[in-house]
Amino acid sequence: MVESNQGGESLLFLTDEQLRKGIEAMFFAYRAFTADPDRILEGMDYGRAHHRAIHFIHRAPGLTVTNLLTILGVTKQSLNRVLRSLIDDGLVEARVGRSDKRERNLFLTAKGAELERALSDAQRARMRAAYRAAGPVAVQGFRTVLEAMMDPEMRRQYQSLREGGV
Amino acid sequence: MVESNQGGESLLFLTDEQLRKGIEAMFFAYRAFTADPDRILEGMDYGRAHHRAIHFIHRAPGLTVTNLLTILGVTKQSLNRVLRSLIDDGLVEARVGRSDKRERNLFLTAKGAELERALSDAQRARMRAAYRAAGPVAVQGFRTVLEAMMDPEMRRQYQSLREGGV
DNA sequence: AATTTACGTCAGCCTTGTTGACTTTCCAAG
DNA sequence: CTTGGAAAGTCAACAAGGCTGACGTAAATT
Repeated sequence: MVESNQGGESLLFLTDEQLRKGIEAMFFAYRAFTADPDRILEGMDYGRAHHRAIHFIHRAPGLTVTNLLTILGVTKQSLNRVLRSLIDDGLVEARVGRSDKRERNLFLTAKGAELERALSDAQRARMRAAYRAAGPVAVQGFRTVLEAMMDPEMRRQYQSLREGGV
Repeated sequence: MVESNQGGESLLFLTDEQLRKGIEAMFFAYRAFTADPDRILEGMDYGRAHHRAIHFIHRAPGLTVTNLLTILGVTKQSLNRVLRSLIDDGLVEARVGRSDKRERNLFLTAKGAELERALSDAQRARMRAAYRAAGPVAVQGFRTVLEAMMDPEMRRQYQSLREGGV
């Protein structure tokens, strides 16, 4: 181990094999990560795209369509299809913007919040189990590496997502 | 810090907020993780599915179609479409099994290996940069948490993927 | 008044997943 | 040696969820 070089900035020796292991870990873990919500969604008319929309509307209530577009990194048309079905089914409410009436502020309805809870309960359960099994030091490292993997703009978005809505 | 409780088995206190941050980190990081290969693939007739097939054939040369099916977790028909185009284009060779002639052992051709290298170079570069920035302790934690997130069967697969082919 | 922005929508396309049905090949057990 | 069943391949049809391009409307901005 290279424990002596704490920062790991210069002398960290990384073989292709080590990196490949990391790549495959991402692949398999992401599959597991999405498996539980996918299971809940299948049978409903919804899919992973609906889950993502619901997640971020819950996360930042009142965010605009353009906000959500940027976060999800998809086209307006693609998001619209998803959003429309959620609005039609009464899971999401789109209120006309208070200051700028062109904007639509998105909120979950009670029904939407209910589905959100079911989905995120499942996903959190897995995450919690993994965190518990791995321990706090590992969790810190997990978050650090994931963050380091993001593009700067994405990382900024990820970090600033706390202020959120309206 | 909860350094005192090394294993983190029982006393680890995890708020929904912490877990949500982890969930979002996975979402954003995975996008970044696939962005580079996706960029290379766009323009060619290939997509992420081709990349995955190429990756695991490179990883375990000589693996059978059924092996690959299990690893990727898709249907035979779905994989076949991808595999056929790779074979037709001369990136993958499917040799009739030596002992069991029903089986096809899959190998990359020189041309296939070349694309594999381009794709994994890009992906490894990002992974390497993230690892370097995060440091060895974080990397260890990253791998530990990802592994803990997998289902037992998947984890077994992930770990035993070293023996691989033929 | 003209332009730009935010949003919605129609139409069409692609990739990648799915099911179901069917054939061929071929190993292995009866 | 025959036959049952596994492994593989293929056809057809479909769905989700990406994409582009074009167009319309309302509201804000210049």
